[in-house]
Amino acid sequence: MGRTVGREGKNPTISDVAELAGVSVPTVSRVLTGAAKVSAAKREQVEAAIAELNFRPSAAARVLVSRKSRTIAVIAGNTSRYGYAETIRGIEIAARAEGYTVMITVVESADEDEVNRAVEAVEMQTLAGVVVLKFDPPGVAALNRLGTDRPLVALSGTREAGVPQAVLDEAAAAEELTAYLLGLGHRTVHHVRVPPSRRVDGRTTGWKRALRKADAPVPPVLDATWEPLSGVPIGRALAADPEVTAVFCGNDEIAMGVMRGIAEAGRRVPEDISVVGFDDHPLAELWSPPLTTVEQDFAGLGQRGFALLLESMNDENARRYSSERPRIAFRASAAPPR
Amino acid sequence: MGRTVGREGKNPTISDVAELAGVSVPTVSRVLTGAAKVSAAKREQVEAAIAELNFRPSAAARVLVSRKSRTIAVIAGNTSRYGYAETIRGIEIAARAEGYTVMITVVESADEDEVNRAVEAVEMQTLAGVVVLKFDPPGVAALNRLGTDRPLVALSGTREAGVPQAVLDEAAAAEELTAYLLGLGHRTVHHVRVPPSRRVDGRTTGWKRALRKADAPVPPVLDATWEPLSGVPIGRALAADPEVTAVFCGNDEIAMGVMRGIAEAGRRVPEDISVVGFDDHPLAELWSPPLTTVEQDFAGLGQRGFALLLESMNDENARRYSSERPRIAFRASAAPPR
DNA sequence: GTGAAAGCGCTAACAA
DNA sequence: TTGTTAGCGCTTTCAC
Repeated sequence: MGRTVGREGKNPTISDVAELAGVSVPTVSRVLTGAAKVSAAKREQVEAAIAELNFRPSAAARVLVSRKSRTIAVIAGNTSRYGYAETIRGIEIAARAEGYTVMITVVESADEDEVNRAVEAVEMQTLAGVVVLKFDPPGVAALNRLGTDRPLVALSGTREAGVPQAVLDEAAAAEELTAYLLGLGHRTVHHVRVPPSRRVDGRTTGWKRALRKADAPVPPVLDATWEPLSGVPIGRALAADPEVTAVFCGNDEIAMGVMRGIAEAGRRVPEDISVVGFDDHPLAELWSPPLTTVEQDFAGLGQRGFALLLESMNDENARRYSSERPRIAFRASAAPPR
Repeated sequence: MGRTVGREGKNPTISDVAELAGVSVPTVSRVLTGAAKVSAAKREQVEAAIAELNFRPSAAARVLVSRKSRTIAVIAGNTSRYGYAETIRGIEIAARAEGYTVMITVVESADEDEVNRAVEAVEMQTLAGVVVLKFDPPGVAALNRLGTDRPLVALSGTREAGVPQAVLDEAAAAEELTAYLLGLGHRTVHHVRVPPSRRVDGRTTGWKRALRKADAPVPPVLDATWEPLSGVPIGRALAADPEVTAVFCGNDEIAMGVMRGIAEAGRRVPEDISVVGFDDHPLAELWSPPLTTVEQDFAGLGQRGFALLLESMNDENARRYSSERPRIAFRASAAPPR
């Protein structure tokens, strides 16, 4: 009595279930996948056996024989920085809702060996598809090396041909934000850039476009790193120049660093200098003064990206592009010049 | 001439490689895994064939037959919030360094169906191991439901028996931080808590311990959500009470919200009220005033967690516990009472 | 050092 | 509706 069916100590397999239920292996498979009809009686026997053995089908075996997988890979240069983390969260939420699992592959640099390692790790897997965060040079490099034999979607800020893509129209938002500052009466707007993914960076492009359209002078671009503190010396330098009355920063963290530098130099935001950022970081609203910035729906970007992937898995003529225009969050860090 | 070896349009398999190289399939396998010796001549032929066909072994087939996998699963209640994102980053870095891939499974709530879904998704996979972020109730619930048949490690702030575990000793750090405030001359320290994972929360425990040891009164605990803005009304309420001179917040984001509330109420930090946080958020140093907080090495926690997992995969008598004491970052948001 | 044979756990194709 | 047969792409015996 009570002897366990199946090999002791091992996970039960589908044939253990079949044996216990008194049916054939394919019938168990039919119950599992729901692909074909099974009589109610047998179905119940099978389900009882599954429950009794606490059976879980082996994903590896399924993938091997069916050549189909419920796993997608996300390739990203980073997983924890705000925009990256939120985008991955959006992908995961959309994927989970459709019963897919997410595998993360980080590409630290655009270094050839590193990119190859990441691409090979992905190509070994049998995957339903791949999403690449084309936010930075490693992401761009990985995308270029990736084979196109499986569904593939890129996520980024600038449109490019080739791979299906979901984007946030950063250039349009940056242009709108810069135009807003000019409209406030500023003669021009200075720009602090975060490390760009390529020669063209949507935020910088939009900024420049707004200045050109307004016939405003285009000051030299200042470069920050991803590190918020890198904005501090830039802010001090900017504060020392009386010509500077408005600054557009490539992201909110840098804007916060720049504001700190301006404060250290004894000048005030927004009374002396207006500062705006990009991304609508969770702390932007809490900052003093609350930061005027661009609401980037990264989680939405991730969700749109997965939707695009899903479409291209099921439909030959799937959409190849999804764009969304971010909105500006008007807060207190920008004001007319005195 | 030029006819491709292998089935057209399909990925090449190991037998295509064997055929092209003029060796048997197992020999190719030996070259791939490096498990057994192969003569230099054959090895070269095989490597040439692999390169020519751009062959990648199928991970699914390998896993099926060898019952070994180079993938680990991470179960987490969240992926994008600071502590979570950094911990996952640490796990991924350590895993990647050892050639492992990370699969993410999010458990949104401690709801039974949701926990079961996540656990089943994990148990279907053939995995080298599982890391659970026991930071919140969903994490705790998932850990409890998870079978113990494969290597498993929990990451959290409070020690418990059972599963091997890496922790940050939050209770000790909280006690030290609270004692520091008392040492500054504050009569007592108020506490704003973030949603706890269980009845016992290390941060709250350490705070209470320090107060008891100093015979200081223990004020009622105030509850915030994970949302930084939830700290604002709490800060206003605290500022209205003249008894309040020092506040210990469950994390930095809440501390920032509380400080904003205090400012809105017209009182100053640290002159009127000292505020300290927990985690050393990237923006804590940039805040005005710079926030005194606890440096939590989440990435290090993740790395230690993976190390524990690796040990328990290879060694029966592996360590079952790794603890680290976070350090306090003394900055300007805490000062003696006036 | 190398190859032949077996089979991992499942689904697909077919026949009944 | 159900069972039989075949085989996914690899690694693992086991001879030689």
